[in-house]
Amino acid sequence: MSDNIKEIESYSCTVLHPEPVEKAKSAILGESRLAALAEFFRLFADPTRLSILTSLAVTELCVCDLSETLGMSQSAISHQLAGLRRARLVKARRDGKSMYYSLDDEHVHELLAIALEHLAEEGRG
Amino acid sequence: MSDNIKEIESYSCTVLHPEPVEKAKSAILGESRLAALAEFFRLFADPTRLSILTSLAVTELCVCDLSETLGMSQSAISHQLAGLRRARLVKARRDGKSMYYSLDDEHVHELLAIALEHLAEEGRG
DNA sequence: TTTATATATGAACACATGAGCATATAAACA
DNA sequence: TGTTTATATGCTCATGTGTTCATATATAAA
Repeated sequence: MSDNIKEIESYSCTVLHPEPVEKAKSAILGESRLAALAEFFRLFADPTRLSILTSLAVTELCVCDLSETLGMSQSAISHQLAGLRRARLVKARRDGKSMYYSLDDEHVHELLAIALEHLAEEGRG
Repeated sequence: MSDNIKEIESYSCTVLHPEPVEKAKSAILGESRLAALAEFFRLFADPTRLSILTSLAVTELCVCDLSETLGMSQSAISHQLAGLRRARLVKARRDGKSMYYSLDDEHVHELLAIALEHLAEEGRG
């Protein structure tokens, strides 16, 4: 049979819509931008990091403040801060032995607000 | 020594800032809201799901359209769509044998726009 | 009813990720 | 100098997550 050639190729069905598919393909981001975007959102996808962000949204805090605020180990906080700093979501300044962290992005407030709005709506349906 | 009591408690340093900590504590979300928020952002933290969302942002598509658009298996797409649907980020309508998916949330555009803006700024420093 | 097509879903596996432990670095102080 | 304090980081382990494979469901057509 000639269809063994089709079987080698990836999945396809008979109701493909060529025009929408072309439109959609052009809307897909490049691999590196896509990865960066996913990585960015991943930082918001964890209760610990979210708590750090909402805390820093109201005031500057040192690592031990955050540790106390979240009730978590200094190590856990530091690890998460490192990730947030790499993504430039937070910035740090040293004062003596302490490192003081604060938000480095105005977008954080907006993102959290939009997400909470969605969750509020989701509750209703 | 009397400090064995302190050792049982969680980590603490001597430079705690009580007022900021109190302020920050009151800014922390409740456990269930926090988990819901993290779960919401997690859906954006994956290249496959992001591609699905950016695709559906421009046009309605059936599962096999998405499979073709992303170059991924129908099963992988269906699994991800199930998650997106649970969070009410996308909605589905059936037409014959096909299921047509589209965005179910205006916020998606905003979220993506803000994130891309951040990444653009991040590039500069 | 039987067959084909489109999508959904359970199980399994490989990989990523967060937290804790131990330890390293950095700064203030004796 | 050596000591103490505050933070950073490598390593490891338990858990979570995405994909594939196999199969189930749903609709349409023969």
